[in-house]
Amino acid sequence: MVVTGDPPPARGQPAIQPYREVPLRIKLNCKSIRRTGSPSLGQTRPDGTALRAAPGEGPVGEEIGQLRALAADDLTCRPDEIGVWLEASARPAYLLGTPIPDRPEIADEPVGHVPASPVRLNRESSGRAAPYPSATPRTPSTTIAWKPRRRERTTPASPEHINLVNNLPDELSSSRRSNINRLLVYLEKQGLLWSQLVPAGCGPDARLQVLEQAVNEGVRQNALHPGTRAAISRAFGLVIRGESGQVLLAPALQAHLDLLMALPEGLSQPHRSAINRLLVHLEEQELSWPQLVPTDIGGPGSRHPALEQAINDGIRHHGLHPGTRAAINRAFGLSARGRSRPLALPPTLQAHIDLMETLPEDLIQQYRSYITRFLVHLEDERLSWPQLVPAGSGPGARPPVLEQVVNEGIQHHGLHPGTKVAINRAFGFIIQATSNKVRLAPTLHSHIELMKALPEGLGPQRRSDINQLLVHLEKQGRSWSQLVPADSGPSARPPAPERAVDEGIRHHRLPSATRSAINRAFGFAIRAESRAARSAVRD
DNA sequence: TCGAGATCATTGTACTTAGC
DNA sequence: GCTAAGTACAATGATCTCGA
Repeated sequence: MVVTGDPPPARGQPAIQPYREVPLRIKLNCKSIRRTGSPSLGQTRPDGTALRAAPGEGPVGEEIGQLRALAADDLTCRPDEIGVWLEASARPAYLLGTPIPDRPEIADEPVGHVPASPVRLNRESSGRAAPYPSATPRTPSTTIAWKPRRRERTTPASPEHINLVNNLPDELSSSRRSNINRLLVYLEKQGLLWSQLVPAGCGPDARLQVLEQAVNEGVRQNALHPGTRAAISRAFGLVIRGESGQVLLAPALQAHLDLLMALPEGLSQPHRSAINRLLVHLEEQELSWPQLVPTDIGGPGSRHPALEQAINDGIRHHGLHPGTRAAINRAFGLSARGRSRPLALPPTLQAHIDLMETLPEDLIQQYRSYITRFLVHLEDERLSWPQLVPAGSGPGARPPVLEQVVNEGIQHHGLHPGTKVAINRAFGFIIQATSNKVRLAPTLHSHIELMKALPEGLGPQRRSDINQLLVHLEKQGRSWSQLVPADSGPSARPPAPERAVDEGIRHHRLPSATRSAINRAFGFAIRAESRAARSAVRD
């Protein structure tokens, strides 16, 4: 197993990554590469023979320099190892960016011994071929655009290449076989051998870069089919990038190809891409779409647990695009859901759509979301908002049916507990939980500021008590500042708040601890009515 | 087809608060 | 003090756009 490219993406990062693990079918062997310190071109081999370019091939020093630069990032093959590697290839013109001259003199030379019968495979890996980068070979325009210049020799002559062809994977399609054949012939025309571009035992990067450039140059010149890159990857598990630097992927299984072909016409390209990547991912996991989804895929909203799990695992652990789930849902009308997040679907009833549009502009998104979920829940239950909320219900209303449905939704159907608050905020209702607990918070600015100004050391229980008192005052149309003189200092005993607190405790179920909470918070000395009365009598 | 960025929507969860 | 409702906010997801 060879890891190429960058590490897997971090969570939330785009799924499209050059990273992949590819089972190499070619046993790499770096021993064929000259080690550091061995002679390079222009120098002398240990046996005394000179290292030089092939006759007539021109200077190669610049090429060597570029090759060394190419290999500079290679961790396994040092740049100065390029010399001997280049020795045999003599003139990789693509490395200089110059056109490769047509060499008709070998185009029609006799074909070497190549078995006509299907080749037998002697693969190291018994596994399925790796996903492959493709040069968009499936795009009809691309495929049609490529035409060989003329009828040329299509089978390699070199024994090494013949052996290579003979050992291509069984499952490699004839078209890819053809691309490989054509590539090998192309290399031979350049005076190159496959083993020179893909030396055994080396990390793939440097060698692949050279191979990559050779292939890309061939494709650019129309000498090679654009699908050659994909064929190489499919046949050998090597990643070859197109000149754009992008690695395109395509599934291999016929069922997946058929699936891609059958995608809705209106499906966006990003969604198509996401599905494409998912299918490739499934193949990487030794899975296939038919294994995960029954033939009868079901109606809109259907869910398929195996598929869902595969998608979610792919997103979470294998770098699939987060939008993969949405793409599948959009394409096939499913309702695949994330591991931790129910699928969000907008309500479909016109009354609900209209209702969403009437929500206050300043309603926070979170509450909008809760209301959306609630309306979808209603539709799931074959209910609608107008059935629950009597016409004309306005601020201060407490529609009993709505309250019941909301509470049931929260308790039994996974609606967010904030749904009640969201509805109350949006419509001014006062629906409450079944426990009759209702969130209290003062609304007067002076009260809000007062709450903020409470001493830091004041405990949450006392804060809550004061909070309730302020809400109680607001309900009665009063405010703290109306009851408490501005100059009330520590140990003060303002009569108005004392009475208000007493009344609240006796008649409005304010906590009896409210008094002490006020005294603790503001340093007052207000007392209970009975004590105050007794004190007044004594005084 | 990919990669990245922007923006908005949605969710999970820790914390706060109220009622018992 | 306990428990559950309510709240706030960061993280994540969905979608679109644009350039390569």
